[in-house]
Amino acid sequence: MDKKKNDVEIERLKRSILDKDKFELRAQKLNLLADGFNEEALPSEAKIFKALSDINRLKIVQLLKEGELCVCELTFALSNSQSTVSHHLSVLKNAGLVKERKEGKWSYFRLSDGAIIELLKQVKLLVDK
Amino acid sequence: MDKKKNDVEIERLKRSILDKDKFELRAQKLNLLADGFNEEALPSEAKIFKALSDINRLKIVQLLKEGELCVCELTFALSNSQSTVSHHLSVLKNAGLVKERKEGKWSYFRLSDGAIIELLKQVKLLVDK
DNA sequence: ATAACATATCGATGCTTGTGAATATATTTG
DNA sequence: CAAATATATTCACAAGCATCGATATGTTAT
Repeated sequence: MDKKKNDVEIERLKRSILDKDKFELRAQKLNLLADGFNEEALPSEAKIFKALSDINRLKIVQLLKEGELCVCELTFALSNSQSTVSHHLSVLKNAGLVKERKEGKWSYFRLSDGAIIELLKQVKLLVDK
Repeated sequence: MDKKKNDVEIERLKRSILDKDKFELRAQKLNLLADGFNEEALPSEAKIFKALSDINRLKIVQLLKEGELCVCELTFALSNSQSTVSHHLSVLKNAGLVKERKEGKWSYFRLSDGAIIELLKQVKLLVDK
């Protein structure tokens, strides 16, 4: 959205808050909050969430909790084609969630960090409520 | 993927593991792991992650950490049109992450659960490594 | 070297999503 | 009631994504 559009929103907020001083205070607070956005970290965070936003990838992560597996084993355990599994693994890898170890003609994948398991636990908490 | 395709993958795994007994053991273990999938919870979990996979929605959640805000305030703080903000809010609401309170012509949104903040902290940990 | 094999990549396809303008709905104000 | 306002919904569109078959790449076995 361009600068002009933002002015429109300022006017919108201004009108919605009748008391002039109250508007200034509110706008100031909102601007302060918006300044707090970590523009550097947000894309990485969104990327991690996006990587976990697919059921098949959640299954892969769950499988890898028990230890590393090669692509053919993951393909066996999931209901997807080999190319699809390979694609999902590259998404997870690109988000930094899994690591790869090549051995001969096999590629073994594992979780890159135990904190991922904590993340899944937290989400389970939310779902169970 | 249909049943036929799965048989292909069984053969694939069979071939890749030369020792017959070892294959049986491995396949058994993988099937056990796959049986552990919580098919009921997975869609909800994926939905939550998907709701958090957009930068603007992450910003909304961060804004709401400080308390409830109406749509016009969120529109003021973000760089999106009112309809886009409204859309993002409905995605968050649909995933169960925010709750709505209507008061006159205003709609106030707040986080539905403190665990969401924990979730964001966990992700920040992953990003910072 | 040739065949078999594991995995990655490409290409195509149908589905989903983010976006904003325009419009609809509901509420308040004059 | 009419005008103004806050929010939701509809519509259209471009971009992104999940999927699979086919193919390419690299490795092992014969």
